[in-house]
Amino acid sequence: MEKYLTWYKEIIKKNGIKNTVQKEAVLNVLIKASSHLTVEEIYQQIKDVKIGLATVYRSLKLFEDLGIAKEIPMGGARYYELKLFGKKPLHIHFKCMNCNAMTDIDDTETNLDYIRLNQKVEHKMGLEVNDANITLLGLCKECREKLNAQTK
Amino acid sequence: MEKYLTWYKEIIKKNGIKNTVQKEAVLNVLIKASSHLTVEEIYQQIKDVKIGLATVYRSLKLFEDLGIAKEIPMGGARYYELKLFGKKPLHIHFKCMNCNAMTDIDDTETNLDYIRLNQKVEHKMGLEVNDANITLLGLCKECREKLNAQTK
DNA sequence: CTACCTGCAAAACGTTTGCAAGACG
DNA sequence: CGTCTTGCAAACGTTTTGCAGGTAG
Repeated sequence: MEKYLTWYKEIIKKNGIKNTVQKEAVLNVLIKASSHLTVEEIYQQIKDVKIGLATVYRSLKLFEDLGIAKEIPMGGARYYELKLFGKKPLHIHFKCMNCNAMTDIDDTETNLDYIRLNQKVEHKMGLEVNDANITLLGLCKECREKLNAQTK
Repeated sequence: MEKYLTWYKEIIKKNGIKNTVQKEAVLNVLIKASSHLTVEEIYQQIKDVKIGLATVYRSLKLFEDLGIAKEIPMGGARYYELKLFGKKPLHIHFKCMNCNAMTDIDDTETNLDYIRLNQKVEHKMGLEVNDANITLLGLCKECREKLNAQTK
């Protein structure tokens, strides 16, 4: 947590960008959440810090450029989450078509399977893969059982 | 091609929807392109057919509901492409971060690898996977070579 | 002290909607 | 004929931008 902040400060200094309360507030929300959030959700959590919506947008775009954050577009909405920062090199999103909930599939082995597969593609196609957006669509466990119980 | 049209007409009849020149025009663009297009790109190709932008949107949404087309969100923009219609049960998109080109990775074996992996997740997590959006980000072959040549 | 950053409000953008007119079956 | 569909323009929500003032380094 502290480590993230320190690392972030080095990055922006190296790029001649100034640190501000606002940028740090946005970053902190992302760190604490450690999962995908919409711009609005981020804004709601820090609007007491005297920050304008525009600044939230600007900060997120900056973080994206610096490789700190990542955008995940999903059916009209745009989610943001921390990228790299060591922990999660890749993970998979799952969206339930029935209840519209969006969750992470947080299974190390599965994630590694996907990373391995991405590398296979990289070599086979002669390109360089730096990142991957993987979203599975279907029915979550709960909805699946509920729908099956109704025998339709 | 003709087969698609016939199939489509059966589907919409079954749902009590009326066929029109406009809907068919949108569908034809998708069939001919057989790859991802933005709403604007679709509109440009058929605006001579006397069609309004709103109708393109409405048709695409309808096609999505009927399971004919599929939306692929990518960094702010929304792409559409034909779904199912037999041929491609899943395929992977690749976006080059340098030239911004978006291409399909059209390799049967690779696609099958991903489908197998998706099924593995399905069983492991107890959910039902009906569809998947997979987009890889990185450098395409051309840009990779170009950038390497510059030795930076 | 200078360059960068911010908030605000206005503008731009993509998408959706209400409505009256039109077309399909 | 009735219902579904269309084009248009207005409405809408989200994202971006210009600008004058503020702040970090």
